[in-house]
Amino acid sequence: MRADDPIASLLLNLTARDELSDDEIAALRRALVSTKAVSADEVFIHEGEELTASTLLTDGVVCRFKDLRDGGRQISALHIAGDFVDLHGFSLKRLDHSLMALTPCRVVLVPHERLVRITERHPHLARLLWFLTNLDAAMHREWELSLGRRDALERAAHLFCEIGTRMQVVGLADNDSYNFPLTQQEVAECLGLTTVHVSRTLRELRGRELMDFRAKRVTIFDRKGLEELAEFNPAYLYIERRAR
Amino acid sequence: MRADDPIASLLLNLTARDELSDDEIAALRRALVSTKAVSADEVFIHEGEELTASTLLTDGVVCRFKDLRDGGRQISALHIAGDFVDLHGFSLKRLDHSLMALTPCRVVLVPHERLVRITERHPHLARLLWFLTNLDAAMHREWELSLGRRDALERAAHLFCEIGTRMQVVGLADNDSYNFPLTQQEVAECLGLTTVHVSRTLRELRGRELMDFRAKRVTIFDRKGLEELAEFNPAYLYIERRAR
DNA sequence: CGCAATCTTGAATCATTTCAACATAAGTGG
DNA sequence: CCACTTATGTTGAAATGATTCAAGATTGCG
Repeated sequence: MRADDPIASLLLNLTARDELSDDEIAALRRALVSTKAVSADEVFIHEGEELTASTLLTDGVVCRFKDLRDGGRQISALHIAGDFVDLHGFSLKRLDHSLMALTPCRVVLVPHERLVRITERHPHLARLLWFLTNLDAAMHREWELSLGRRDALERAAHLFCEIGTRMQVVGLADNDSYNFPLTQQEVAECLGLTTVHVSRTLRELRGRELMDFRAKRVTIFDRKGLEELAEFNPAYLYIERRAR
Repeated sequence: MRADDPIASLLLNLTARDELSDDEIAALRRALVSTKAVSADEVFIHEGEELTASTLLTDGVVCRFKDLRDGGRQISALHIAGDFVDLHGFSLKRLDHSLMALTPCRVVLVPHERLVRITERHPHLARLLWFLTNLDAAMHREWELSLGRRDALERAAHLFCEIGTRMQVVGLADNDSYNFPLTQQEVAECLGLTTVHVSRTLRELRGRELMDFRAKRVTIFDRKGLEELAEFNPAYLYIERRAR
């Protein structure tokens, strides 16, 4: 669990991409209204539901997902502390997917009217929030590449590289391990695979001495090799401080 | 080829989602600087390249794509007239993918400094542009669902439903047919399949009397059946006029 | 008209799924 | 704290959807 400042992780995310003035940080702080706990496995926003606030995740893991009538489910994004899970809901007004907590979570709400205020009074801060939604889209594109063109092993390796890198940005991972409290079922729903095949794929990653994922924790033995296998290039995560 | 107003299609896209004031339309118009022709198969923006303007497509078809070292290529989005193909480049400053014209195209450039102006002086218009990038992300998510969980037939059917609907919004399709000038190779790169399998899949769609795609044109025989097969629900395209 | 690009088809192969059984871990109540 | 129960993970064997390879047909372009 992270220090009491609810925007600490968000600030790590933002300052890894651009500079923020004290005034902007204050405006961001003023935009928050309430803190809420969400329990594991709770679907706290349903596809299509009308939204009036956006949700900043401060602790835990959340996923965006869509269901198919045959019971198939695709997770389209994973979120960790410091991510806005539905900032796009600000202009979309309802979502095309649901949001579920994969672990017990803490979130902070930001009413849309306060975001309107930010777009009116803090254009640069507004652009940074816009950037965050563009970053989400960049991750979606990389997942499209994985789902469309990488095989199971590469796909899994890529996911663990991405999450590791994102965790490092917000101080939740060291160079070779991090907590990743998902079941293999949930990993399968991210990767477009079956649980059974995820199990075999993880065994293969272990067998090749690249990494291990067990007991909700990822341990990377050979980061270079893992990234090489996945063709992982963190450029799509835009971890560069520059004017935006 | 569309009427001479370079933002005609864009306005159709926007007014299908919200109201625009005359003042905002004028501001949009003032943001445009130059018109450019792009020839078919030209990669006109390369992954990683520094950007100083965004590109509005006024005629033709463009794709976003990423290559893998083994020669595999994934198209992560298709764009038609009225789409900003790299509006996200405004805050990202460089792209995580390349852009290629799939047909001869016409585009209009909007320098980033003029977009900054819009964020400073026209917050509502800025939110609408932000909306457009969120809409892109929504389409990416739907493609993730297709790539991860739909089989070849469903995936193809879904793509043709989506493009048909988007074409209708900008007046480029009637209810049961539209021009779709892609090769099967390019369709395969959208769907995460091989060319060979796309050929077989199209044969199956034809055999089931759902649709036909040949000679760069899509003809839909049974829209209901096609949408049913694809589990197509246009909600993710947000075709609803409301304050954003 | 002729050549190159695109599309089609069949047969063999391969990656992933399905099904089914079992093993292990985790959570709950006595 | 153990016993029970359910959730999660593992393995093998058979089935399947998609790929690969190779050849031929069709279309479109210069």
